[in-house]
Order: sequence, then structure tokens, then C-alpha cells
Amino acid sequence: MQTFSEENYLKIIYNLDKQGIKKITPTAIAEALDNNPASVIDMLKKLGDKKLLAYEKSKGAKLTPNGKAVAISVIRKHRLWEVFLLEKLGYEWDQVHDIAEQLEHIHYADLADKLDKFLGFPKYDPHGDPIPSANGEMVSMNRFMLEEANVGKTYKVVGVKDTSPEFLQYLKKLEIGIGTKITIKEKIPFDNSMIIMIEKNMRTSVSKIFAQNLLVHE
Amino acid sequence: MQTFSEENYLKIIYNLDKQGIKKITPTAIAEALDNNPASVIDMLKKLGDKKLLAYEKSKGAKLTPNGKAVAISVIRKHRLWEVFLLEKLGYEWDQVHDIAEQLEHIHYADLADKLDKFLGFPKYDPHGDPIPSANGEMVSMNRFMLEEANVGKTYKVVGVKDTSPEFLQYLKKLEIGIGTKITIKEKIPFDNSMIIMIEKNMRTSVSKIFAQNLLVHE
DNA sequence: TTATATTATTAGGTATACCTAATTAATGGA
DNA sequence: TCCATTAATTAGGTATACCTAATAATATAA
Repeated sequence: MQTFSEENYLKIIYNLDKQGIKKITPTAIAEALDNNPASVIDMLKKLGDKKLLAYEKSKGAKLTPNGKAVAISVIRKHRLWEVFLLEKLGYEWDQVHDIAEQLEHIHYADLADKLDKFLGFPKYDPHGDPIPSANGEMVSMNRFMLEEANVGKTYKVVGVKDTSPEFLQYLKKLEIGIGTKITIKEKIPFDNSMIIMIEKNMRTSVSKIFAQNLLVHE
Repeated sequence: MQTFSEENYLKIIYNLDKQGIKKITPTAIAEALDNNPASVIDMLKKLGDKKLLAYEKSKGAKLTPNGKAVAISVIRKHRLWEVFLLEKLGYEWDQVHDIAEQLEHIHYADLADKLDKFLGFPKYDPHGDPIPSANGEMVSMNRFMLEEANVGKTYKVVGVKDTSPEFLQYLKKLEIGIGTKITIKEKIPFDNSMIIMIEKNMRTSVSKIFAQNLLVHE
């Protein structure tokens, strides 16, 4: 059994690894957790003693299979709770993350599995991230940024890169959510903005930075 | 904002008060929390500084209106989560308490209210305890022990006094839950056992100790 | 009333998870 | 290569929430 704090470290290290960072340094972890590299080193020692990860200055931090399993189980709970908060309690996209940050640490035998079943075994969370199954497997989908989409084609929104309230609230205003269909009408080379059609009725222009933060698939 | 620990103290003190204990001593609190009186005194000082309670050796601990409000809000969340776990996730009576002990400390603006709405504004939790409303009010019902019920009359199960897995699992076996109707057929003076009819089809005998732990109302 | 328990309290200590400041190591550029 | 910058680490400190052991206060009983 891990503490909230230990679980957060494992989760962050797992995410940094997923992001393709080869060497996960104390500084990178401290930045992600918004704390101090000295604190991180304390914790890396502790998690090392618990055989949840291995840390070497030259190679950075690497989760053991055990540590990875804990990280995935925390991520599973986080994403399931996000689905619950959005679909059942009526929270908005930009609110579910903070609550799930707390709920992800609730421990009880088959809580995640019961929640999973109650929600109908969802495959993705409200940000379009895949939900690990009970055995830790994740479905992967060919996702890319709206920026890389082609003119004339229609895509489905599967998630966001930026999860700031500002971005999420803007999406809500545009009535863009998970599953929304977006057709690329035109790309404006001048400023790399795009003219898109949202669900066949709302034609609008979106900026480059917008297109760089919306995940879609064909 | 309070820590998990502070909330647990406030909750316990509130409950001891509800149980009619006039002088809530460090020893009584330590017993309820399964910790040390010395630790309790530390915390009483801290909660006193935060104006959540007042402690005097002669009068014991007394919650301030503020401390009481926090305690009630924790209790509200606890009981709402219990309903959720039982009704939505399919947990059993004897399991919901432990999970709710963790969930009750999750903080977020209107989480309790949204959960309350999702559950259809339940008035009682699975143990028959009233759920405080958003403004801290609790419905009270004329509840008593099955032991005090009269022969020939029919009652509705509203809760249990003993919440041990042993008792709760026995209830499950007898198919007795919240709302189950029980008719008193006969009282046996010899051992103070009772012959009851459960929901018009199951006639059985229950012991005195059983009848002392099942809460019913007319 | 006085001796004996029982409670309450204080003093001092532990583990967790942070912190700052100082030091050491590593890296990058001129 | 050497200096400067950045990163890693160590040392020592803080707050939380516990603990044990010793002492003080109170209650109970002979």
C-alpha cells in the first residue's frame, strides 16, 4: 500500500516516460510536481527501497514492473472517476481533473472494477486518454493534433493536450466535446489558422495554438 | 480547509455528543479513534486554535458552530457515498462504511450537492442514519429497536446498531435490508427471542441480541 | 482521610514529506 | 581547457500527527 504522495510520484514518472523523455531527472519530476528537486531525491530513495523504481544519476528514474503496475492502477482510477464526474454528476471538462486527483487515491479491493462496470467499461476518459483495463492494458488509437488534419476531411474529437480551464471553457463555448465531429474547410497559411465546421452547423476559425491542442482521429 | 485527521476528530466528537455523552474527554476520543490520549490533547489544542472547538478539562470538548458545521458536512458526504456504493456500485452493507471513511474527505465545491442530486436526494444511508441536507439539517424519524416492537404489528427496517460484518452478512442471508417489512408473530419469554415474518414469506426466529441491533419504525 | 487507581498533561521522540541553503558534480561555450 | 552555468546532492530544518514515558491532577475506595 502506498501513500498519496508515493502514488503521485509513480504516476508522474510513468507519464514522463510515456511522453518520451528518455532520462527522467529529479529536476523534471520536481517541475511536474511543482516541488523541490531535494524533496524528489528523498522520495526517489524511498521508492527505490520499496522496489517501485530504480534511480541512477546517469540513467534517471525507471519504474520497476511493480511500480509501473501501481502507476497504471492510479491512472485507471483517475480516468474512471473523471468519466463518473462528467457523465453522472454533471461536472464540466475543466473541473473533473482536480476532483479525480483526489479520488484516484481511494483504495478498496475492487473499487475500480465496480466503478468500471457501473460506467459501462468506458475506453476513454473525458480528455480522450485511454482507460487502462483491469489487467493494465490500454487501447491505443491513432490520435493526432487538429493541426495535422487535412482539408476536406472530417475528424472526431478524442481529447485535448492543454487541460487548462481557459482552453476547456473555450471548447465548451464552441460546443466541442469528446465525439464532436469537425470538418476542415480551409487552412490559412498566413497565420496557420484553420476554418472548420463543427458538427455540420457552426463554421468558425481557430488559431494555430488551438489546433495544436485539440486531439482528433479519423 | 481541514486535514483528514482534523475532520475525523470533529466527526468523532460530534458523534460522541450525539450519543449523549455529556463530558467528552481525551480518553473517550482516543478510544473512539483507537489512538493515544496524548495525541488527542495535541489535536484538541490545534482544533481549539482554529476555533473549531473549545476544550476545558472540567467540561470536556465542545464543538463550536463552525466545528459542528464541518462535522456535519463530513457526515453528509460519508452517508451520501455509502448510498452510492450500495445502490450504484453494488457493494454490500458491511463494505460501504470503510470506503466511505476515505471518500468523506474528498473536497470540491459542490461535490456533495451534485452527488446528492445524482442519488435522488436520499434521506437515509444504508445503515438507516439520516443524511444531513445541504444546509446541515437532518430528518429525524421515530426509530427504535426491533426488541421494542409489538406482536402483531408490521415494521419497516431503517437501520442497524451493530455494523459488524458478521451481523450485516447475517442480515443479507435473511434477505433483510433497508425498507424490508417485518411482522412480529410471537415473543418467546424464555430467552427473549422473537418469531418474525420477513416480507410475508419467510418466517424465522431471531435472538434477543439480534432484536437489539435492528432499527425499525412503524 | 489517605492510599490507590485512573486521567490528564507535559516532555521528548518518530516518520512523512516537504523546505532552504550549501556543496558537489556535470555540462556547455568561448 | 577552463570558466560559468545548471543540475544533483547533502545537511539541516519545518509541520503534521502520531508515539512512549514521566509527572501531575483527579477520582475512588478502604
